[in-house]
Amino acid sequence: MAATIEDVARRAAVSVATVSRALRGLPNVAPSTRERVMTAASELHYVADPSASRLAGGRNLTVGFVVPMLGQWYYAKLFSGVEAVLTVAGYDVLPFTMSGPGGVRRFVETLPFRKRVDGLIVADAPLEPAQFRRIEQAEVDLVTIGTLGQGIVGLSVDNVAAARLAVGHLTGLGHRRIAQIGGIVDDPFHFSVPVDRYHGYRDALEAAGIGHDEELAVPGNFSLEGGAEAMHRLLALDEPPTAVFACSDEMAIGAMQVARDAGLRVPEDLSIVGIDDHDVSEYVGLTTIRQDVVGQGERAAQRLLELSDPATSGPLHEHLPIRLIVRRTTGPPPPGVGFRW
Amino acid sequence: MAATIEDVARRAAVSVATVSRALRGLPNVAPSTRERVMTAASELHYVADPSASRLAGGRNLTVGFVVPMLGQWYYAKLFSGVEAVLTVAGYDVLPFTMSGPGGVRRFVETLPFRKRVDGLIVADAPLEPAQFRRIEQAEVDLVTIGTLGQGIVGLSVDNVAAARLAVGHLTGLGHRRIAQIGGIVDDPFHFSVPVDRYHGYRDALEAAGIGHDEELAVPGNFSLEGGAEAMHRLLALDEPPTAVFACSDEMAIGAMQVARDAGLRVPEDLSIVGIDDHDVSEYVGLTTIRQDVVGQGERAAQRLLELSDPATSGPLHEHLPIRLIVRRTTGPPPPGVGFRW
DNA sequence: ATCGGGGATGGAAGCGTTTGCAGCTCGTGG
DNA sequence: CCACGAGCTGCAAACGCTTCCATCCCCGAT
Repeated sequence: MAATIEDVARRAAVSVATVSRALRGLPNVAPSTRERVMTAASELHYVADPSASRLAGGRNLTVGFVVPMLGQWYYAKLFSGVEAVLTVAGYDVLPFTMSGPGGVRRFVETLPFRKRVDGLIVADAPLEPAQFRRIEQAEVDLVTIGTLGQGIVGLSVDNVAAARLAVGHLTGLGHRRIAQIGGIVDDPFHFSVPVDRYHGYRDALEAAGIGHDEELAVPGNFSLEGGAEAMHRLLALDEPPTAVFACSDEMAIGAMQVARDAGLRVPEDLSIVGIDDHDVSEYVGLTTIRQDVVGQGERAAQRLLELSDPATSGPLHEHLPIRLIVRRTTGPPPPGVGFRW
Repeated sequence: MAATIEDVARRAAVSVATVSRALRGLPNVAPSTRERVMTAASELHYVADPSASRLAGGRNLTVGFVVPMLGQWYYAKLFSGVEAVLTVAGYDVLPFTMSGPGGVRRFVETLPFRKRVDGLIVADAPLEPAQFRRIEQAEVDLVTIGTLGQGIVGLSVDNVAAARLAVGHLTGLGHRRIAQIGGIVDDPFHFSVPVDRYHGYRDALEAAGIGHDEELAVPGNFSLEGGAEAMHRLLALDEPPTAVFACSDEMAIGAMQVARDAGLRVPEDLSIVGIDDHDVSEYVGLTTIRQDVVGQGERAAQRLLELSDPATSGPLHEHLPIRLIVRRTTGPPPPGVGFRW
């Protein structure tokens, strides 16, 4: 049987109250007493029971991390960032996955985190304002990543700018027929990441004086397969693009492979740019817009910790830096196709 | 304020004991009563406080998932498998990361999961038997993945066979000078995955009547960068290999890029085979040994659940299937280099 | 009709902490 | 020399649930 606070108290010849105070570093404990208690505790390998602490103290020392799924690169990286800072702060991090059909709705209806976390970091959840309200009613601190909520602390890269940067790179190289993979999704909610990237794409086209062709914007599901599928559709077009802007590196890689299988050379025949700077992107030479995903996780965790400290107060929404990394998948359009105005 | 069991009891006009029984589906509750309780509970949006449940009932309903890190593909996938089955079984999954210097030791010394989880799934932890014992003393069920513990339920692919399969593929193509990236690591513990793969590599060489050259076995850290670095070392050799067997697809991809940057054609000048079948491997055409990582996570979770059910009992150690997937990074050695006996 | 027994319910004792409050012991200023 | 406050410490009441045990009711068997 594991030692309880009472065992420690007995061994140190003090009351349980004093043990509790001594071990948690509260004031009003004589140094000699504290020492004695700490010794006793470590001799017994004592660790406070988190359930009992929580029940008595009201704090869970746990934060929930809500994501669509954890198997994908982006969310796994995010998680490492979140976990790194929260762990040293003494918190456990409990992931909640909203995958599967009706995942979001189920999540909002059951609020599975209730009574078990002090705070929540929500990444890319396509939540309606009303759903955000319900979550807040569960009395948790809340920080969002990616898709931001009105009146809720959140951080994100500037997705419009990121898309503009990527597509601007393409237009700068002379491309006029530029596709987008993974922009607007048929999402009933305002899942802002793809939407914003779509707008940035449109912006950049417009800035370059290029008309928009609706058939060049195809969904991609933010997965390798999705990117591949999207590329197939694009190649089947009467007038295929000379460049594609994929909203994630994984889609870009999927698309790239399909293009090459179809006999296209990248970048000579087709340019491709992604977003993320996935770990492998450097190794496949993918031009991309880099964002510091781990850093985003860390920052989100910090913001969450700050929420319980009334002294600090940052801006409600925070934007993180992005950067164009030019590698070997982008170049000028094939001759005779590009500059034909 | 969130509703407590007492609120529900009052509203349903029964005692808290009955509410507890009714809500948990215990027998000896009249159907009509149960119905009344359930109605009251849902009207109040009642959810039992997990801390209180645990304290009173002794079960945490959460399992810990111990990994070196979570940002890497393999562990992220493993996690999705684990999480998928444990979530439907009503368990929370709490990840513990052992990264950083002294991570393992710190973990074993503090046993941060104590009193917090009912069970533990430990993946690839380089633990000494004594350390395993300490963990077991914390009164948790235990299942290991990858690196197995003596007398502890665990599952893994047959790493010796996997390596043999990969290297056998290479020797079958005619390669005689075959390097290994990421075999034995300078690990004070018996971290069996790399060790086993090293033995498989040696086996296959021997089976093909090829002598072993120690300088062809280089570490790789199981990362993209590590693979790249390893390849640099191999290319600097007086007599570089015509094929490399990388112990993970990420190392393979890192190596492949370095080789190509050095002007080598893959597979014409250099063949590369990995292990894992990483998501992107299909898209970079990497020949590899496939293992079902998500499936391993799922299976581990099932085994853990079975541990609390004395009726079931499988073998202590379980091996999962592997399969050679031939794609476009392996081929016969360049003429004049291969069959020169 | 009476008794026995099983199913349904309630009472209440924990589970291991935290924390408000009270009490005790000094040292210091009046 | 006494009173008083500051600093330590202990007592005991929560916290919200589970579960053992006792109680009650109703029905069939004798």
